[in-house]
Amino acid sequence: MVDRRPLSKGEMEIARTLWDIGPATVREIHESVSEQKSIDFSTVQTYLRRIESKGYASSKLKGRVRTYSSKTKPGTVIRETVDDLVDRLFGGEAMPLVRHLVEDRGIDAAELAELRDLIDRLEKGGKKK
Amino acid sequence: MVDRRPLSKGEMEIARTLWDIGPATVREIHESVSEQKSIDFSTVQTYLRRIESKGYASSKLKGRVRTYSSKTKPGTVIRETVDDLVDRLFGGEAMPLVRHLVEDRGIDAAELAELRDLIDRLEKGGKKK
DNA sequence: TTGACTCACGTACACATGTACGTTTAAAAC
DNA sequence: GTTTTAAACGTACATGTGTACGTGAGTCAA
Repeated sequence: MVDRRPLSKGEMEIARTLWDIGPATVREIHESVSEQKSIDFSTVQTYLRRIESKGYASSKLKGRVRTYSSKTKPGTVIRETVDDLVDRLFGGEAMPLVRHLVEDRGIDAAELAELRDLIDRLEKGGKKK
Repeated sequence: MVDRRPLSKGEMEIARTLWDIGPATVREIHESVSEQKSIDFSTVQTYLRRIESKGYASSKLKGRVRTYSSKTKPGTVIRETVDDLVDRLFGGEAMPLVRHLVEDRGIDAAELAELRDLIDRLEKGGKKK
């Protein structure tokens, strides 16, 4: 456990993009994020620097361009983040959050079916931790 | 839509306690939170002040003691927070988060059953938004 | 070879956050 | 009545965060 300092919300967004599009240059990340929201190139650059300094990514200069690669698996970071949220917002209980997501957020028919399968599997398999 | 500034993680934790135990004095909140983690009385006091200044709670001096009451429903704040998380960490898709929670966090048998019922109801009812 | 571009990199800066101390004041205990 | 106790309230302060500018150095077009 390296016990990195956690990513902030903004950093998280950039990190997610890095996971999504794989090793990428600042420009590529910036372009990808820009599809969603307006953000300055330099801001993305700063975020990436911080993400690296926190140990979540590494980078290498290829010629004149710096390319960033993620060093952590999304799953790990997601788990830490969600755990934290569940602790703080729900006192450690995951179910209220699940209930909220399933009820109020867009979970479509196909996904509901998938979820049902998942439940079946879990009930059959018992704990598989 | 009042468009309050969002609560920070630390503030959230105190706000949740306020929701849990209802209108309460600083001391009561502090005691409740202290069961979970070590935190200074003054720190809780500061958080409550900030929570109020952000418009999530109100307070009144009764004698020499200030009592805080929540002004917002947990559901609202939770929705905003979770929406934000889903956006930033999952690009807006709720399902990956649900999957993660159901698979990796402790959802016990009774809760799985409840979840199945919930799915049934949603599938039957169609969108009830 | 001279601009025009485009990066990386250092730096900045206001505001947010986590954490708490000191001072004042009022109530409770003695 | 005087001491002790416990609040509120103002204040503080190091770090974190969001956001970006300026500078200097390669790169490409003219």
